[in-house]
Amino acid sequence: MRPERYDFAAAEPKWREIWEERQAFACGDPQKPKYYVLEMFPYPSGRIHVGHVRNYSMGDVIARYKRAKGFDVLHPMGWDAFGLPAENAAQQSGSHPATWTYANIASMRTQLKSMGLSLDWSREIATCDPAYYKHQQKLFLDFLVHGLVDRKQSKVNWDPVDQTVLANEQVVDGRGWRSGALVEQRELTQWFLRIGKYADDLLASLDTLERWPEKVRLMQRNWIGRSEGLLVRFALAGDPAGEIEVFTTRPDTLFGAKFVALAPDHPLARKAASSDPALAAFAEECRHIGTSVAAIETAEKKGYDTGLKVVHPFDPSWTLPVYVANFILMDYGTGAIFGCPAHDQRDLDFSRAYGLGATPVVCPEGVDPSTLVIGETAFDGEGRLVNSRFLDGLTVAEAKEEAAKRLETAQLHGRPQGERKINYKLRDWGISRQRYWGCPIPIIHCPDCGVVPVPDADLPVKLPEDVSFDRPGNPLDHHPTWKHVACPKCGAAARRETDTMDTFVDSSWYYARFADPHNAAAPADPEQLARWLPVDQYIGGIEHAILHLLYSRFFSRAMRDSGHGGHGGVAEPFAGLFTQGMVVHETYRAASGKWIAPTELRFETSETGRRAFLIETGEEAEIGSIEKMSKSKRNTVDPDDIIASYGADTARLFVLSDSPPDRDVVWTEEGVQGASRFVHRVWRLTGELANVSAPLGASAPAEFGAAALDIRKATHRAIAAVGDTIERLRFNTAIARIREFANELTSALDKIETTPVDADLAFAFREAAETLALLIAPMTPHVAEECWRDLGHAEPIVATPWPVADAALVAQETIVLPVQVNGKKRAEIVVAHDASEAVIREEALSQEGVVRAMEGKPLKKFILVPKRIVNVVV
RNA sequence: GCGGGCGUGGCGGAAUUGGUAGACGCAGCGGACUCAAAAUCCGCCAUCCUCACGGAUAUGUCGGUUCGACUCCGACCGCCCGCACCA
Repeated sequence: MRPERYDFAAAEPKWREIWEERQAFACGDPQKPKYYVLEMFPYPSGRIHVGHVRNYSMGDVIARYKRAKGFDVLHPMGWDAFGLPAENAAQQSGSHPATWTYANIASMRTQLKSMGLSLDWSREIATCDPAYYKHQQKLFLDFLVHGLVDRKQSKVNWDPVDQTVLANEQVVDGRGWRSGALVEQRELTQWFLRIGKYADDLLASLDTLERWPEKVRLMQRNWIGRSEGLLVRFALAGDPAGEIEVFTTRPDTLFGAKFVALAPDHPLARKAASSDPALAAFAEECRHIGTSVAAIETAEKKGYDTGLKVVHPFDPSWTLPVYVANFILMDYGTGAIFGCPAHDQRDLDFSRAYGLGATPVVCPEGVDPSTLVIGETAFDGEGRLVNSRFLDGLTVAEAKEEAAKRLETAQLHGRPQGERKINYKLRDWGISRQRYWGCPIPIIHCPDCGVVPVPDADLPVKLPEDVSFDRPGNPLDHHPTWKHVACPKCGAAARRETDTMDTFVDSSWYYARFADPHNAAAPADPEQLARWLPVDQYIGGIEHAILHLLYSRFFSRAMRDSGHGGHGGVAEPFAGLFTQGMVVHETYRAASGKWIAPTELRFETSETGRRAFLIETGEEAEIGSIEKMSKSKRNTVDPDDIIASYGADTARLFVLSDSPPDRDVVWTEEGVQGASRFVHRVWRLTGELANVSAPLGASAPAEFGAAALDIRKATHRAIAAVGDTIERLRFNTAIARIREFANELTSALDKIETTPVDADLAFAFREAAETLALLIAPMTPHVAEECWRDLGHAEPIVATPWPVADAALVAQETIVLPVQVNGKKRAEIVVAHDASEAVIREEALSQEGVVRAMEGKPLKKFILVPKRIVNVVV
C-alpha cells in the first residue's frame, strides 16, 4: 500500500543508491551514437551555490533525455581547483591551499551528489592534481616546440606594498585594494601563448558555430577585432632619421589631422621623458590609472605636448604637434595615432581640451560643406571628402583607397611611407602569474644555456608543499630550495621558473581530458578524443563568453597542431553552447543599513504588500532590490537547506521552471513551494491513475471511445511537445507542457462515471501515467522513479527509453481558426483540418461577429493563412 | 569610452519565429472538505466602459513597413553585463 504522502527524504537517497549500483551513468557503449554534455566545472569555493544548481540541473536534463533517446552519453564532473582564493585562505586561516582545496572538493562533491545528477563520477578530475597538470606542462612544452609560445615583456599592475601583481579588479581608483598603495605599472618578462597565430581561423570559424548564441559569436568577433588599415610613417621635423609610425583605419581623414599622440610607454615618449621631468611625471601619472582598457578609456583625456613636430605625409610644409596622451594604448597598433578631431570622438575630446581645432573632411550627402561645423560630436558616418585637396569629392571608401595608394608609392627614409596592414585587437595571451597555487611553468633558466625546457622524464614539476604565506610576494620565489636546480643541459647551477600558469590554461583543455581522464602517458588518447569530441552541448555562464571560450578554441587548435590529436576531425571544442542566466534574489536591510539574510526574516503579506521582520527582534527590515546573490549582500540561499527541506527534485524543478534558461531567475520561497507542490502532485496523481489503470503490459484494445481517445491525444501531444522543448533547451516551457498534461489528466479523472473503468479507458490511463513519469524524469528523476515503480515496473526509468509520440494521435482533425476583420479578431470557426478555402470562406463570412464588424461594407480581400488565421479586409 | 543584451498583467514568464497577446506558474479573491487549521480539490483573475451581450485600450516611448507587428525597420528612454591577472 502506498503511504499518504510522498516521502522524498526516504526516496531520494534510495534511488541514488540504485543508480550507483547499476552504474547507470557510466558511458562506453560504442554501438550507440555518442553525446557529450558538459557544464562548466566549478571552482571549489567550499559550497555549491544556487547558480551551480541551475547550471547542473540544465545539463542533467539534457544528459538524462539523451540517454533515454538512445545515446551513449558522456556527462562528467571535475574541479577548476587552482586559483587565488586558496592562497587568500592560506593567508587568513593558515590552512595550506591544497588542504583547503581538497576539503572544499569533498564537501562540494557530497552536495552535488545530493542533487541526483546523472554524472559519471569515475571520470572526476581536479586541475590541481599533478596527474592533471603534468600533461598541461607537457602541452606547454610541445606548444613551445611548435612556435606557439613566446617570452616577452609586458606590463602589469604592481602593488609596491604587497609586492604582488594585481588583477584589474583589484585596482580601485589607481590603488591596491588591500594595501591602498598607489599602483605602479611594471614591465615583467612573461610567458605568452600565441593565440594571435590563429586570429583569422578563430574569427572565420565562428561562422560554423551554428549552435552558439549569436551574441557570444559577436562578442568574440569584436574581441578578435580584425581591422584593415594602414601603417603610416610620419617624419619627425628637424630630425633627418626620426619618424613616428601610426596605425589608422581612416587614412581618408589625413587632411583633418591636427596632432599625433603617443602612448606614455611609446619608445619615443620614454626617450623624450628622459630629458623632460614634467613629461616623465605625466607618464607616471598615466601609469597609475592601471592597465585595464575600461579605466584608461573612461579617464578624462589628458595629454602632454612633447614639443616635437611631425611632417604631414601629403604636405612637407605642414607640421603637426606630437602629444603623449593617456588614452593611447601601447598594446594596440603601434602605440601611436594621428588625431582627426572632426571624425573621431576621442580625438575631438582631446582636441577641445588642448585647443587643437577640428576641420571636417567628410561631409554627409545632402549637406552643404560650407555650413559644416563640428560641435560636441564627431561625425563618423559616410559621406564625401571635402577640404582634402586631391581627395575632394571621393567617398570614404574611395578616399581610403586613394590615400593608401599614394602612401604606398611615396618613400620615406628609403621605404614606402604607407603599408596596408591587418590589425587585431586580440593580443597574445600572457599566462605568467607570480603565484603559488597554479601549474608551475616547466622551464629552467640557466646562466649559460638560457631558457631550458624541463625534460619530459622530470615532469611533472610539482609544487613544493612546505611553503609559507606570511610574507608578501610569490612563495615559490621565497622557497629556500625549490627553485635551485641543475641545468638539464649543462649541469650548471640554474634556477626554476617560479611563475605559475594562469588558471584559464587549466580550464582550456579539461573538456578534452574528460574523454580519457586517467591516461598517464598523454593528455588523452587520440582515439578517445575522436570518439567524444566535440562537446555536443556545453552549458555555462555568459561571463565566460569571451576569454574561457576563446582560449579553449585556441587550445583545440594548438593541441591538434602540436601532435596531440585532432578533436574528431574538427577544430572546435564546443559544437553547441548555451549560456544560462544567473539566480538572483531580493535583498533586505535593517534600519541600521546592515544587510540581512533571508533566513533571519519572517514575512507577512497583507493588502498593503509584503513586509519583512527580523525573527529575533521583530524589527522591520526594508525589502530591497533584486540582485545577483552575493555574500556581501547576504542574499544567498544555501542549496543544502533547500534540499533538506524540500528535496533535490523540488530544487531542480524550481531552477528550471518559470524563467527561460538564458535569463536570470528570481529565487523566491513561494516559487520553491510551488515546485514542491507539483512534485507531490505528480506522485498523488500517479497513485490515482494507477487505481484506474490497466495492468502492467496489458495490450491495447482494438477500439477507443471518445474519452479514452482524448486522454491518448493529450498523452501523445505531451510527448511531442516536451521532447521538442527539451531539444530546444526551453526547460521552462517543457515544464509548463507537463503541468498542462497533469491538468488534463486531473480533469479526465474527474469525469470518470463508473469504476472499474472500461478497458479502453484503463489502457489510456496507464499509458498516461507512465508517460507522465517518463516525461518528468529528466527534471525530477527521483519522484519519477518512485512513480514508475508504483506503476509496477521492475526496471528503473534510467534504463527505459524515451516514449514515442504517435503522429496519428498528435494530429488534429479539426482546427480552430480565428477570423479577423481588418486585422481585429471578431470570431472563431471550427473547421476540418483539410477544409477547402470555399468552405472556410462561407463559414467565416456567416459569423455574426464578422457580419457586424463588416458593417455592410464590400469585401476587398480575403486572406487565408492555412491552419493559422483568416483575415477579412473591407 | 568601446562592445553586447534586455524591456509583455500585481509578479516570473508563454506566443508554433509576421498570424487568436497573456499558455504554465506565483500572489490574490471566492467556494468545497474540516470542530478548527494545515494540506488538498473546484472556480475567478490585464485595464477601462457595460447588469449582461458586447465593446474599447494594451507587449518601455514615438514613428514606419504590412491585410495583419511582442515579433521587421528607424529614433529615443530605462535597466543589466563584458572589457584581457576574479573564476
